[in-house]
Formats: sequence, C-alpha cells, structure tokens
Amino acid sequence: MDLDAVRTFVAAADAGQFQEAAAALSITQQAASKRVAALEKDLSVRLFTRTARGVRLTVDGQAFLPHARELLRVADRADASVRPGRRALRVDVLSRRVVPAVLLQDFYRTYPEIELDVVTLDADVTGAIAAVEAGSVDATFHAIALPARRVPATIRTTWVIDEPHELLVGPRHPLANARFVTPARLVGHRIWMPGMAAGTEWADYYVELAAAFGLTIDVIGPSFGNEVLMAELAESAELATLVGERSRYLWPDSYDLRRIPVHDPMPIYPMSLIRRADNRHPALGKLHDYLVARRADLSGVDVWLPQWRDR
Amino acid sequence: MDLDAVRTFVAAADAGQFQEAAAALSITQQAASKRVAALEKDLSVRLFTRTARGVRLTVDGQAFLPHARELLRVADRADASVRPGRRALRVDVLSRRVVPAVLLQDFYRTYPEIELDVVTLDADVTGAIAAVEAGSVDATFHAIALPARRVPATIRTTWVIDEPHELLVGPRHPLANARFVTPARLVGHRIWMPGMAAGTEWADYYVELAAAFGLTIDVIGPSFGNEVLMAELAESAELATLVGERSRYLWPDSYDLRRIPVHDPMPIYPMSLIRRADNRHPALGKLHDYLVARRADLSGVDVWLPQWRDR
DNA sequence: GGCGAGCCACAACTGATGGTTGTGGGTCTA
DNA sequence: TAGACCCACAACCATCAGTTGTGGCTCGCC
Repeated sequence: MDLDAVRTFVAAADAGQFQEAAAALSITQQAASKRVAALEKDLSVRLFTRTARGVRLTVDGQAFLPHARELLRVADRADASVRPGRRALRVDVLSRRVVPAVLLQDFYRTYPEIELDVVTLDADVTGAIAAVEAGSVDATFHAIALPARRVPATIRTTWVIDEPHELLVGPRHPLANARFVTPARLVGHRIWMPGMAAGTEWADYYVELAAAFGLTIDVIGPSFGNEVLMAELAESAELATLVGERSRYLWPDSYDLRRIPVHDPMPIYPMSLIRRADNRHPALGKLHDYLVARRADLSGVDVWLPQWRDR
Repeated sequence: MDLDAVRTFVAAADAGQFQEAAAALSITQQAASKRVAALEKDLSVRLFTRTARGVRLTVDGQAFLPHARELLRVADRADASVRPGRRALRVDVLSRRVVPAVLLQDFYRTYPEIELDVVTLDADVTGAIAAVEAGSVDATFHAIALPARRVPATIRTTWVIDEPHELLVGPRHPLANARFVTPARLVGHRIWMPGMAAGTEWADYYVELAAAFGLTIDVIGPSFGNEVLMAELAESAELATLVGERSRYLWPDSYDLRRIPVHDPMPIYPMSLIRRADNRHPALGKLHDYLVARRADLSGVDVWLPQWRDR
C-alpha cells in the first residue's frame, strides 16, 4: 500500500473527481487515475464507481476512507515526531518504570492533545545534559536538585519531584505485615539492589542512604531482569528492595509483593526537570507547570535527602 | 514516506541489524540499507547509528519508532477494512445522526477491540437489503419490524430498536416550557420535516403519524442542511420538528433548542437489524446480542406504532 | 438530435527508482 | 593476524510512476 496512492484516494473522495484531486496534488489526471487503480489492484477491491461526472465511492471505498484518513494523520504525526522545528515534545527518562515516566503518562492523560515522545537515552547526567543542550531532546529528569552539581548556563533546572521510597518485600519477609518502617528498623536486613552499576546517580543515592543509617544495601550482581528480581523477592524471607512510591514494578500482579512505606525520616529521591533556557516549545512550559503543580507538599514531614558531596 | 521503508526500519530496530531484518523481509542487506537510507533522507534525520556489530537507534529513531509501529498497525487495519474474508464488521446506517449510529458508537465503546466500519449506502430498504444479500455490508437498520414487508428467505431481521420521538422547539415556541406533550396537543401546530423525500420510509412514517392524530406535518421544501434547520427552529415561535430521542441533532450547542418528550401515546419508530442468515461474522453476533440487551422495555407504556399498510 | 463540455481510461514513451550482485572497509574475536 | 560479521558504495538492470496524446462516455444545452 502506497501512501501517495492513499493520499490521492482521499483527495479524490473529497473532490468527487480525479481531475480536481490531481490538480490539488500537482499531478495529471491520468497519474491520479493510475494511482487509484494501483491502490484498487493492491487491495483487490473497487474503491470508486466511475461516472461521466466524476467518481463516487463504493461501499468498500466508504469503509476504507476513514482508515485512509487515519493513516495519513498518523503518517503526518510520525513525520512531525522527527522533523526539527515542529516536532513533538521529546523527553528523556531513565526507565519507563520509574516516576518521571509515570508522571509523563499522567501529563499525557491530562493533555491528550499534546504530542509527546518519551525516549530513554541510556546516558548519565552529563550525557543527558549534553543531549538537552544539543537539542536532541527537550527535557530530561535527573537528581541534580541539590547544590552539589554545576550545570552549564544555558541549562535550566527545576526541582519538581520528591519521590518517597518504599520497601518491597515478599509475604514471608518479617516486615511483610508492618504498616510502615523507619530506616533504623531496616538495620541488619538485607536490601538488594541488583543491576545498580556503581557510579550512576541511583547507586550513589543508595550508597549514601546506606551510610547514613548503617544499612546493608547490596548493589552487587547483574540484574537478570525485573521478572527474576520479583520472583526472588516473592520467594525470599530475607530479601527486600527499595522502590519509588509511584514506580511501576508490579505490573504482573502474579507476585504477592507488599509495599511498606518508610517514615521518620522518609527517604526522598529528588529529581529535577532539566531543559534548555531558550527552549520555547509550548508543551515544555505546560509540562513544567504541570509538574510544579503536582509536586507534593512535604513541609512538616521528616524527610531525608542525599548530599552527594563527592560528586 | 514509504511504508516499505518504515516496515524495514521497524524490522531493523527490532533485529538490531540490517542483515537479519533484510532476511525477514526477503530482500538483500543492501536493499534494506538503501530503504532506511532513503527514509532517513526523506525525514532528513538520522535514525540509526551504524556500528560494526549492527545498528543502534538514535534519539530520533527512538522517537520515531512508536509512530512507525502505529503507522504499520493502522495500515494493516486499513487493509483489513476492505479485504474480503477478514474485514471488519460493516454496518449501514441511514444517517450518522440517528439512533442506529448512536447505538453503534455505544457498541464500539463497549467493545473497543471489535473492528467496525459504519457506512451510509444512501439506498432505500430494498437497495439496503440487496447490499446485505450481496455481502457488501454485513448489516443494516430499517423500519421493517412490522409484518407488512416481506424479505427474502436468506435475510434475517430482528426488531431491536424502539425509538421514542420528541418535539424539538426553540425558546419562543408556545410549547417550549412544557414538561411533555401528547400527540393531541400538537394538533394545529406546524411541524416541519424538510428534506424528507416522499416515498422513503421516514416520510411514510410521518405521513401515517400525521394522519393518525390529525397533525400538520410539512414535508415540503428541500433541506438546506441541518444547520439551517436548527437556526430557523431556534428563531421561530411557530415551527417545531420531531426527532428521535437519541438522535444527535444538537452538536453545536449554540442553539437554545429544547427537547419535549411526547407521551400518551408515545410515537415509536421501530427498527430492525437486518443481516444475512448465513453471515457468521463473530462481531455480528455480538452486535445483535448487544442491541437486544439494550432494547428498552416498553411494556405498560402507551405507545403508537405505524402500520405501513400500503407498502 | 447533434454538439460541445467535462470527465475518465488506455497507449506509448521516458526518466527515476528500487531491486540485484559485487566489493571494500571497519570492528570485534579467536 | 586472520577470519567472521556487518554496513556502505558502485554498477547494472527491470520495473514503474510520471508525462503527453487520444478516444469514449454521459450529460446538458442549443
């Protein structure tokens, strides 16, 4: 199926004749006729009945028309998704399972008319900022809310996310039925964070958290995927892991895992929206305002934040 | 943008290399490379970074990928919409504003996974039945519920809709604030049904209704479109029209029109789902059952039904 | 009734294009 | 260092999508 043929079909259906459709597409009437004939042959169905006054849709043509329009619309959007200047808002997230991705989905549900492309650069903070500076993405999320890190002058950051952490455990774990836990109560328990490459901001966070409260957080061992992690957790009476409150680690509800809130203090993972100061993409402003408005009010709550002193 | 190129792009993104993608599409590696290169040139953007081990998506490629998949999906659906044997359920309605279309939309909302094409044949009952017999549509809706009309043996009909009629008037009409009216109270009022070509089943219905209660229903004059009708109604202190309870005649809420129910008796427009007895399209059964289940229970209600004796 | 207007389809031609084979260059591995 | 593996470029060729030219059909109007 050829998109040009589909375009010609739609134009002809709108115009009611090939002549005018051809003119609109800057081709000859014969070319338009040929295109539609080729499309009809391809679909092995007749789309128009030809009359002396023009063309009229057949039943098949009528059924095909809305699909054809949809096809052209999608093609246009696909084109727009990469066309510099008019492209959709493009936001980088570390993973599609953690908070930023969840918030982006909520944002999209609130403003379905805003074109949004979510990508994962697989880069560290520096790489992501470079991508933002280069303009290949409009925004990214990283934990640079605290003063420890310098960013180029062209980059603007806004602290928009405070993600509380929860303990994720299986039913046989001693804390499985706790209503909440304090960091102090986690001392001695094994907390497992596989697949956390040392040096990433997440690893840094957990290392600092462990140091602050004397916890044992294993970042060793490669991750064999989240499926495996979930299965192991569900089985084990000792293992636990930490996840963001709004992260999506439980889609296959097949595992009987429990999320236990952590209080007093509540470990917060801070994240900023990072964008170029001169990026005037209208949707970017909306996203910024949306995130700011949704930011939780933690005043009065006893929270713990990392310092990232050594970065 | 060429769909074959898009297909190649998706295959290559999935495979991580051109070689394998090309094999899957039964073309040479060089052809695949060329296709993607052409697509990149067309979009004037780089979709892959080429390495010695294969290809990896660029940011643009990553953003483009979901759109590309969607594009192929839509193309497939478009194709299926006319491909005999595997095509979507195709239902004929007289107009997209009257009950059957509304019910089809509800049906689609209930079963979004069912592919559905709504067409308007612009034919009379006989023509519509012929189309159903020929298999060019799977079903149609017409007012042949009553015994007056014979249908071919291959055709099966089920009375599935009882549509009450309401009076539609502007704010200056004397009945504008009535909670309901009886047909008797409509005597002497001018009821306007423009665009009702004599001989259609709708015209027959209104003629019989007028005769039964001594109403004056003007079917004269061509319709200049519903916009004009709505505007005239909104202005006039005399004109009124009748519409089906669930019909969509008010989308531009700009007109201050009121719907007044008609009782004692309630004029009902009966409609049947008409299909071929041997049509085994699974969605057709679902539609049938859905409509039967939604049919209103009018037992105990004083209704008026046409006889269509002269057909 | 005949004639012109308007539209679509077929035919012949041609330049562009998408496919093929052949080959070279690059990187990773043994 | 050789071989495996993958991508890109070049040359070639068949097909195809566009063009112009023409004929047939159906209206509507003198």
